[in-house]
Amino acid sequence: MERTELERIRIEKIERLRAAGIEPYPTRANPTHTVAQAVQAFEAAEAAASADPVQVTVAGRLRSLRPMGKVAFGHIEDSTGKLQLFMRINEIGEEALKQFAELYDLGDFVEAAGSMMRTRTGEISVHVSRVTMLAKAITPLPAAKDEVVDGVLVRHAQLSDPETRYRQRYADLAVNPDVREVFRKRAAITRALRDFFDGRGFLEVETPILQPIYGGAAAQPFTTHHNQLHQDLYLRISFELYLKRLLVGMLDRVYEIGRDFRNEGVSFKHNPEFTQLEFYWAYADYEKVMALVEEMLVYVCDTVLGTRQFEYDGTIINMDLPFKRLRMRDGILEKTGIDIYAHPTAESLAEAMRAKNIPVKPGAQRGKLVDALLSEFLEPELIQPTFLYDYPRDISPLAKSKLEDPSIVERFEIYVGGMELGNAFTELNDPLDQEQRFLEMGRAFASDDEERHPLDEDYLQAMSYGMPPTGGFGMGMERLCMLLTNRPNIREVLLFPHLREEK
RNA sequence: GGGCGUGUAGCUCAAUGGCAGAGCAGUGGCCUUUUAAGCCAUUGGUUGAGAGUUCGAGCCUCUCCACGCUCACCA
Repeated sequence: MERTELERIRIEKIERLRAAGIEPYPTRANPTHTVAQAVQAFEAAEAAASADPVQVTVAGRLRSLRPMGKVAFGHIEDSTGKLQLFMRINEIGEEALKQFAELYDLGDFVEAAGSMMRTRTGEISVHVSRVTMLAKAITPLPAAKDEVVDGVLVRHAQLSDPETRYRQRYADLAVNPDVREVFRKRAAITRALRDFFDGRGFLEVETPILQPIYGGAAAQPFTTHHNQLHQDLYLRISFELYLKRLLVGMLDRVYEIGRDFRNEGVSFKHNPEFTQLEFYWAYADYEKVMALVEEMLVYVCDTVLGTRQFEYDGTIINMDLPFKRLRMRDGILEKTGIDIYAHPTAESLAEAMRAKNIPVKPGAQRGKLVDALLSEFLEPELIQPTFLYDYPRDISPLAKSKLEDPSIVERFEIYVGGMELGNAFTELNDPLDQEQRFLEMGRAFASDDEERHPLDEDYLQAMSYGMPPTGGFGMGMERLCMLLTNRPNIREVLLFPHLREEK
């Protein structure tokens, strides 16, 4: 491995430490307090006016280092916060102070033992009696320095190059506490969702990621191969078809939180692998699902944020109930003046669009045209939480038709912040209708091998045993995390977002 | 895949086509309550890679690479 000059200097320091009989990578650490606990213990003792010194041993990274001759200051940081170290030659001795000044660097993991105190300026600190190297850092962390100006923390020279931040997320996390906070929040969101569903009688399940036939969404899969079985397999693009099999098997309420893989373009809201939440609820329909989704999102906001209002991309999102409900037809009519119900064929709709100077892709199906109107004119406007409902049948092959109009299905999508957050239907449970839909899809895409989906006969087999009337829902977890952490880019809520290979 | 933009020291950034710089970090000193500590001195560059134009290229042209934004794609 090639080393920079800065790294070579630190490797020399490792040798100097060893020469002085100090192991730079000792096997054990013995902290008695986290930084937060140490501060808390000291504040409690202060409040009680206790004369007994609070003895602590804290461990963490050195984040600042200010040797000043016969005294030295520094800050140590662990996952709970930062704490100042104060050492004097009187307590730790000439040799140790010299070693600290010469051989310790920013980024090193160290352990410091001493008693808690306040400095003259009032900062809570450890008056260090012993400092120990826990792990010497060779590569300097991107230097960020904090300054408090009028009580506001200003960070200088913060690591901000997006490529470095994503490729070396460990460095990003190490120097940017707000990035750590994003992923803590992400974990809290996942936990809140589990609590929500567990508390309502839903069973958490895990279904295959390696699938012999992919389905449940319109996306290209990643393919792989099982050598022993001589079998091609796909990484799942959705778990829908497996979860609904479970309803046939009398598991009435199931949910899964897991990874999906889609071999599609990468964008600010798409990553080749992403986490999805899906739930299926027997004896429910899309209206009940709508109510549950509202409850679910509000629960997550209350639990994770403690508020139903938050800022996203410069606007305040208000998650107070009830969310707006907008029939897709009405939304498109309002934004474009086109009534999709008045245009039952692709030709007629395309004509109406051309009349409004809206570009039409030649040969597009009616459903695709509706989808184009939706994403172009409606989606960006749906900032406040909105249920958009009743979709065309031909873009919804797994959703149940409305009894009064078979060309419309009971389906909704929820939009927040101009983004599709989730998708739901009253699930199609008529095995004959389902087979018909699959055959139609097959025909529609027969000319286009890329988009053609294989027919899942086993799924039809499951349906034909009987599936209860069911409502189902799927949501991109990253999208929700983006909203609740105010990060309008999916890479900011993925620990290791996909990047092109470095050359 | 298309369009636009960016790439300079470990980090954040400067530099009319004319000696490649600053702050922080680093190194050597001074300093017993500092906190972007301070003061003195100082190291560090294949300017993403390659080619071209030019007396001379970080800067202009071309190719390539990576990243960002955007469009396309995305039941």
